[in-house]
Amino acid sequence: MEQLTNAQDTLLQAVERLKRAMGMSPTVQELAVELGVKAPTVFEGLKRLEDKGYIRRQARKARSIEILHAQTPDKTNLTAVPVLGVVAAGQPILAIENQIGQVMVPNNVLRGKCFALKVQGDSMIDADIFEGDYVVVRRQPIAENSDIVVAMVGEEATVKRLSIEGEHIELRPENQKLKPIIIGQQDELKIIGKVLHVCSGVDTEALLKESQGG
Amino acid sequence: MEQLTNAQDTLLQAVERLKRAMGMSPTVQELAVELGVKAPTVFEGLKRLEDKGYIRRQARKARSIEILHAQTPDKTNLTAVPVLGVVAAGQPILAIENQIGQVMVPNNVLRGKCFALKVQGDSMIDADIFEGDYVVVRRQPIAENSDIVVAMVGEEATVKRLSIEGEHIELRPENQKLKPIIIGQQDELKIIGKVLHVCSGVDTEALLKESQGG
DNA sequence: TCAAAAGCCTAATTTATATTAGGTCATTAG
DNA sequence: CTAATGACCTAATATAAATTAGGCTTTTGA
Repeated sequence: MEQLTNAQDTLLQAVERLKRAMGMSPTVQELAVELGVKAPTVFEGLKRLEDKGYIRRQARKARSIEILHAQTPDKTNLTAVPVLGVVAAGQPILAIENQIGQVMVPNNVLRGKCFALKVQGDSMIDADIFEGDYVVVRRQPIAENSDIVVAMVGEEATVKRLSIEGEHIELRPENQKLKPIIIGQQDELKIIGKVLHVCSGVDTEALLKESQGG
Repeated sequence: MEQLTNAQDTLLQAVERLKRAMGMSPTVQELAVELGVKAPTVFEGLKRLEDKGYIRRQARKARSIEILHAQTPDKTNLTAVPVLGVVAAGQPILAIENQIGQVMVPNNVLRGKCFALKVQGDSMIDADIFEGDYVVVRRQPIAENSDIVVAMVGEEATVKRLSIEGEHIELRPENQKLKPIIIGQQDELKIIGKVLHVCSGVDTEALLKESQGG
């Protein structure tokens, strides 16, 4: 297996990174932007990676880079996902403008472009979603019965389990003490996205440090 | 969830199918060819699928279809892979011209575009690859240590396990009785591809029929 | 030390891909 | 019956993306 130069290694990693982040193979131009160089530079680099057998592509086809030999074979299998807001009543969540942090999420749960929201309230504690946790959400306008979704009912944004039985739609909390929200014909329900994953709000690393007397 | 018309359902299925077969999202034109219609027809159809929430795409971006709600949620999780030849000495394998059959392979083992080869000989029986079986291969010019590969040594094509230790390269059979092929500096070794999967050559369905007295 | 290769650029070109415009015909909901 | 919608078309157009040409520096291996 032929050795890679620095630039080539950087390029290959960028391909992997973008591929994960976007859910599809990046274009030459997207790679150029990512790396702060011009498209032909990337093009050359890709040719070299192909010569050395690390990738394969189809001439003149967009987004056709295939990784044959991953450089970082899931060395870290975590991807950073931006936290864009809080799931609670009223607030304008989902404004890409104000990213308030990020969480690391296992690659294998991600599907396409995702974002995260910090959870307020205890309506989903039976589904192990607690106050302060982060839900990782894929934005999508529809969802299926029994999906956990982020939805707007009127002006309120909440995380609930979606229940669809024919015409009858409910947003069910996972908390014995709370009642489902029944969506009537005239109620405005807007699905923001589907919850793919939950990250504990507890900073495990910080805890570890403390317990070791840091 | 809004109902799909016939044409829309066909389109969505084509998207899923091509996506699996190609390892990437198809273009509008590729879908058009697949369905035997013209690009603008596909384009309209995609808009409708997007309106109904089944897919999502990024305007003007190539290959940006994302499936949000799979129509056939792996109803059959098998994909047809063409059998292109036989792995044995001398024959010109890999000629796309002569597809001699096809095998059904679980989706999850496929990576990009693959093909299959019928196995002759018993050099890999310890790896459970028997005469008459089919190996599913991804064409790639390089491979890693301990990959099972299809390779040409001079004019001979064989399936073997690749062993790389520094400069020392061997093709090892998985059969106690046979000796490794040692690749010298002047020997010509060409990796055809990596074996991703093995399909039994035994026609399970035929066997079942027989045993039922067919 | 010197040529080849790598890494970069600008400018242009070619090709692929998405999209629009404007039309036909069939089906369907009112 | 009729208007709306869906499904298709041809012909263009607009844009994205890949690729080529030609030239400049810096590394690197012999």
